[in-house]
This record gives sequence, structure tokens and C-alpha cells, in this order.
Amino acid sequence: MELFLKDIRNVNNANRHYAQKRKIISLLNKAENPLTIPGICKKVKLSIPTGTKLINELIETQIIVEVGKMETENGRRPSVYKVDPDYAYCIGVVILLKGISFSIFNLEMNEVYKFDNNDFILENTSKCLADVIAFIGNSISDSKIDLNKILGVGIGITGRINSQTGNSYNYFNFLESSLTSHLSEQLSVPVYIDNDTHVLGIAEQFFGEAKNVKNAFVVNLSRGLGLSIIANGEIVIGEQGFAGEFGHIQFAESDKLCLCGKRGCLGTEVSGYALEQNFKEQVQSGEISLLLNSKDISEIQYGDILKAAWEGDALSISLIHKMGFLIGKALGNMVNFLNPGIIIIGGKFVSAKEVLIDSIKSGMTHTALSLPLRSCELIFSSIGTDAAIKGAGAIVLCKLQLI
Amino acid sequence: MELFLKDIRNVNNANRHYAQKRKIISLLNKAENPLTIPGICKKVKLSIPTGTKLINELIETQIIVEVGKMETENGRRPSVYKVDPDYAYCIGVVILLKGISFSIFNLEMNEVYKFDNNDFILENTSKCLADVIAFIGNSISDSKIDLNKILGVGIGITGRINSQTGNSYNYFNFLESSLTSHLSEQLSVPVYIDNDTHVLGIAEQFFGEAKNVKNAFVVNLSRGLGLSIIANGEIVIGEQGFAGEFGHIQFAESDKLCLCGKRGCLGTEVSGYALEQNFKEQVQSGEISLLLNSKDISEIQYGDILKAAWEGDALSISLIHKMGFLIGKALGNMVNFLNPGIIIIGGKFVSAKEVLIDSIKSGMTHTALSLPLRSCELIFSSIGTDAAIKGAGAIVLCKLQLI
DNA sequence: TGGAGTTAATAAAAAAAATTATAAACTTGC
DNA sequence: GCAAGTTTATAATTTTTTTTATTAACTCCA
Repeated sequence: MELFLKDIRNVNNANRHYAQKRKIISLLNKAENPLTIPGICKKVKLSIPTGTKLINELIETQIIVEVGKMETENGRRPSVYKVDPDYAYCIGVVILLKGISFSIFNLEMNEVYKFDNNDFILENTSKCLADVIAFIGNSISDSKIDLNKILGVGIGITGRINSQTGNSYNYFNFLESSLTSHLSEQLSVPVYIDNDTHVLGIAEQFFGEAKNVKNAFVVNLSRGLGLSIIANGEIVIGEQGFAGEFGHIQFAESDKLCLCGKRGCLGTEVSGYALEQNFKEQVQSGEISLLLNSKDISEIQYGDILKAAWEGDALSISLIHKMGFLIGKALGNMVNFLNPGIIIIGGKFVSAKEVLIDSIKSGMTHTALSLPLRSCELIFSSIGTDAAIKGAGAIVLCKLQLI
Repeated sequence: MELFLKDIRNVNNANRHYAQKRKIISLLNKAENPLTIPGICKKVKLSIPTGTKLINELIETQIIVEVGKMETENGRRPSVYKVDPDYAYCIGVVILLKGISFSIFNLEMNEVYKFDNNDFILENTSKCLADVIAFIGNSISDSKIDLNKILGVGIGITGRINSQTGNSYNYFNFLESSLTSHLSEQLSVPVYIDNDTHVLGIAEQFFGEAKNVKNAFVVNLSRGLGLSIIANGEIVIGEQGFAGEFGHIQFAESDKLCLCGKRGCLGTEVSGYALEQNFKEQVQSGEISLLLNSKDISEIQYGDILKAAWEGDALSISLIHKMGFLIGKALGNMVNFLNPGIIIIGGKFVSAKEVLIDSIKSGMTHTALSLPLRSCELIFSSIGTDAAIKGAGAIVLCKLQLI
């Protein structure tokens, strides 16, 4: 069993059976229910004897277990098999500007351990990197899960990331080696990274509404604005892994200076940060809000505004509306560009769904051509606020081709 | 041999050897030079005895031929093999608003027959469709090439196309069945379609500068404005095949009404048509141009303006410059979105390369983030004006997985 | 010129996989 | 309650493929 775990971590295993074994595990992982030997063999295009052989070998290593017989209309009842969810684990970590989260998932991608630190503040310093390593290392030991059973750590981090080389360009960019190789070394576990938005896209692609769609957008609307693009059934990462910089598309109506140095970036008007700024501006120019009854203006964060909108605060609603219309226009443009079948709005703004949905839709009709728009569904993420961390964990299974 | 030709047309051939034979043919097609048996076996992951067996079978059907021995540093000299370019043919047809072109290519994608009709005018009528069918049918018989040797016809046509279903939405949209099935029936040859811009993208992907890049844009700047997107090494067609409607991205600076019914479409300011309009406007407002010496203003077409710019006409140059800057800005935005490694400018405007290149580049710096921009090359298509028709023909080989 | 080294192509042997056949487990209907 | 029909699972046989060995073709260098 130990042997197999070691082998399974090496995707380029020379033994050609490993590719087929991965296919079998991936098939079982993706299936809703346990599968039969004939069913598996048909899907992975193996004859029943060889398929049986491989499955028996997988059972011997204990990664696959028989879970009983299946009821059928007629004929002999087949045994059904599934992956033992606790054969191994993967870890998801999400590092945001404020806060770091850690979750361990079993092979069914159910969370078995969770630890957050909301006091964490991301800084591009070696002190902060050491904190991250300590946080992950301590969380692993606190979880009491055997390190040998951990397939890897998938990290979603803010900023521009090259997921293929494992380099981070905005944070922890002072290392000599890549961020992933440094982390892998320090933690003695394989580490994979991607940006926080791609991680959200992966979550939707494998566990959310984008599951059965070949072309999709997954919007990450939180404090920043990002987008994951799924085209031809695959997440588009681009030549250096920078695809999806939706926040820096020049599409804003004003000419505000963006942190990136350019003007007119969509993110300066559509993002949690922009919402806070707009709110403050409006209040200073005399607008009133229910929010001011409970909080001082300097303390108000975009989450408060989203909540206020839910509670009916007129100013909050109108600001979110305006934002929805604008992002809708931008999305409509991108619908012309890539003709997606579904757009999923994710991130913290999901809580403002009721206020946002119609304004986004109406924005989209202003820019999108009718034909591609007609067949593009707009929905809000249903896999909850923990989507990102699940996506981060899923990177590991993805890279090992177990999903 | 006849048998094999019939088999090769059926991509989903049950015989599992056909998939590997396709791989071998595709490998030989893509290679610059003839290949050796050991070389082929290594690439398609077959042992030498089985590889030899399949290659010998392909030689028996005459699709592959031995072309001599290869010079090596040491050891026995291997025989090298290539695809017999004249074993079969594919046809490319490009249907534009004005003009229809027909070319027959051999398996090396060299043109062996060509016929154009520049008097053709595309209309959405059954009369016009009948003309197209007659044109293709007559061209085939005029070429004297055996119909049995023709693998299929790939058509690139203006307008919105669903390349998977074979439906055309703007032209010939009155049929009960799909356009491809109607044409296949009438011509007794398999027919595949895509829009004129995708066809250009296919040409660049297989024969042009995008050959070795996984993420690329291919701009089709002619009378209209279109874009082919290559992401993760594949052309993105989108959910209904409408991806790449770059001309209808809302990014123009004015509010001109577009044919699509919207305002602000990029195509209203960046396209051959827009160039003609702008030229006329400028002349009417008093600007002068060398072009007016030789032609009446009502006769001037965008091709004339491109030519005039080449000859140094100040007005033409300034208009093309402005257009280049604007499309550059739009492309820069899309660079943020998809992080391509290369942008290829194709279409009739290639002739204005000298005037366009710097203005496009400077436009891009206004919108693109520096990191993705730095690694994105901008070039003009080098595969000439016949790129589109070669791409149309290549659809056939693409669909049959022979390339 | 002829042995050592190298690679290709073929032949022989061994291993692996696919068919086919058979047995087992089950439903249905007479 | 037992034959007929169905499907799974395993065993036996056949086919296919790979591995290994051998022969062939060639270079280099003493």
C-alpha cells in the first residue's frame, strides 16, 4: 500500500498500467455511485479480464473497496466498487490578503479537517512566508493525519501565478527557486499553486454547475475581481498562467487610477474595494444609509454594504445595482468573445444575488449579441463560500489525474 | 486501397488500429521530413514490431510510401517514409460577400487546382445556394480529379456558423436540414463548414506562426473584423461555435450604429468597411488625398486606401494609424483576458503592415498589463492571402484527424 | 582490413490481452 | 418448480503485442 501511494504521486510513472489505474480511480471518483466491473471496463476501454485484473490490484492496495452488490432487472448481480475515501487525503489552502484557510479533504473531496486564521495578513516578506509554512505545517500535525497519506497541498493565492512553473509574481517573489519547490521542501509534501480565482473555477468545473458545460466563465467577485475561463472543457491558464485578469480589462466608465498603474480598469468600479470607495464618496456627497446608524463610515467594509443591501438599504442597493450593470456589460462583451454556455458568479458577492442578478442580465443585453446571449445561462454559485478551498484541494487530484 | 479510403473517412471506425494509423499519418503529415520506423514508433508509443506491421499495412494501401534511406552518424541507415501526397485530396472553399474561391489540396496541403469567381455575390437565397453547389460541383469535375479520391470539402463562409452541427445562421439558413448535410447530399462528398475567420485561425495553427504556440489570437482584418482564439492548443469555438466575434465587442470610441443593432461595436471603427466610411467623412469635411486624383470618391474601396497608404498618402496613413491604435487597445484588453503567446494579424490589412504594426503595439501598451504583454509577440501573417482557403481545406484533414 | 561500436530490421520467444466458453446467480413465465 | 433468458465472473483458448535475441548495415579507428 505504501508503495502504491508513492507511485500514485508520480504522474509520469513508466509502468503503463498506472495510466489505466488512474483512469479507473478518476472514473470512480467522478461517478455519483459505485460502479460495476463491466461498467468500468466499458468506460476505460479494457476487456473484462484485464479490467478485473487491474481492479483487483487496486483492491489489494486498498485504494478501491467492494461495497456490495447492485440490484438489477435481471441477470447475476454485479459487485460494485468505489474508491476508499480515506485511503489518502489532499489539502487545500487559500491565502487571501486578509486571512488564510486550511482544509483537509478525503478522496471524495469531503472536508475532514478545517482550520482558519482570519488574523493573517498577506505580505511579501520572508517573515510572512515563514508564517504560512508554519501555519500549514502546524495544521497538518494538529490534524493528526499521517503525512504519508497526504497526496499534496494545493494552494490558491491572490495575485498573478504561473501554475505550471509554480512561481508567484506578486507575493513571495523573492525566492531563488519557485514558490512550490520551496514549500514542497519545507513541508515534505508535494505543493501546487494557482491563483484564488482559478481555484474557484476548478471548484465549479468539478463540483459545481460548470460540471457538464464545455465553455464557462466563473467570476470571482469579492474584494477584487477575477475570472476563470473554461474553454473546450479545460481551464484556460494562458501562456504564463495569467489568463482571466478580468479586473484589469479596460471597461470602466470613469478614469480612476488602478493599482496596476492603468486607468479605466474594470476592477476600479467593480469589486468589493470599489464598492467601499463608492459608498464613502456617496455618503460624503450627502447620501444617507441605514448602515451609518450602526457603524462609523471608516469601519465599513464591502461585506457590510452587501448585508445592508439585503436588508433594504437604498444606497447600498443602488451602488450594487450600478456595479451589476457594469459587470454585466463587460461579461456581455466577453460572451461575444468566447460564447460560453454558462456564467457562474462566485465570490463574496453571491450574497447579493437578488440585487445583482437582474442588473447583470440587463447589462449583458447591452453588449452581447443575441445569438450567443440566448444560450448563455447566468447563475450564482451554489457550492458555497468554501468553493475556493475545495478547488485548491482539487488541484492536487487534478495534477495527479485522479479526478 | 479503395477500402482504406472509405475507412479513413469514418473517424469513429471501430477497428482500433485505425486510431493508431491516423496517428501515424498525422505524424508524417506534420513532420517536415520523412520519418523512420523507430522514430514513428517512439512518437506513437508502439513497439517496433507492431509499428512496423501497421506501417506495412499503410504501405500496402499505398497511402504511405518509402522514400529512401536516411543519412546517419553511425549504425545501419533506416528507411524513411512519408505520406503519398497524391493518395487523396481535400477541397477548400471560401465564400465571402463578394467572391467565391475553390482549391484542391493534396495531402501535403499543396494546392493542385484552383478556381476563383470574383463576380459571385453572396445572398441568402436558394438561387445563390444553387449557384454555390454548381460552382463547387463544376470545379470538381473541371479539375478531372477522381471524386473517390476526395476526402471532403471544407468551406469557410462569412457569418455566424455552428461548425459542429453544420448550421449557418446568416446565409443559407432556410434549409430544413443543416447546410453541411444538404451540401454533402448534393455534392456526394462529405462537407464541413466554419466561418471565414476560424478558417484563417486553422491555417495559422497548422501552417503558420501559431504552429508551436498553445495560446494565440489570429485577427482577420479585412472588410469585417473577426478573431480566432487558440487556447490550450485548440481553436475555441464556444458553445454554439460563435466564439471570436471580435467585431462586436463594445470598445469603439464613437457611438455609431452597427449592423448588429448595437452601438459601439469595435467593427464600426476597425474594419475595411469602417475605413471606407471614415475616408469619405474626412474627404467631405475637407481633407485631401492622393487617391482622389485617380478615383472618384464613390468608387474607393478599403483596398485602395491600404494601397494609398503604402504609397504615402497622408490621409490614408493617418486613418489606418488610428484604426491600428484602437484595435491595439482592444487586443491589449484581450491579452489580459487570455494571456496569449502570439497575436497574428491576418486578412487583407496585412498589406498595411508597416503602417499598422507600431500603432497596434502602442495601443496594446495602453490596456495590457505589462507581464502578459511582455511575453506576447505581435506579428503579421506570413502565409499569404490564400491562408483562408488553405485553412478551409485543412478542416477536412482536421476532422478526419489526419493532421 | 577487420574488430568495436552503433542503429535498423527481422525472427523467435515470452508475456499480455482479447475472445470465447463455461459456470454461477438471478428473473420471468409457463 | 423448472426451463429459458440475462448478466456477472471466471476459466480456457486464441490472438496480439512486447521483449529479447539475432542478423544486417554502417562508421570509426587502429
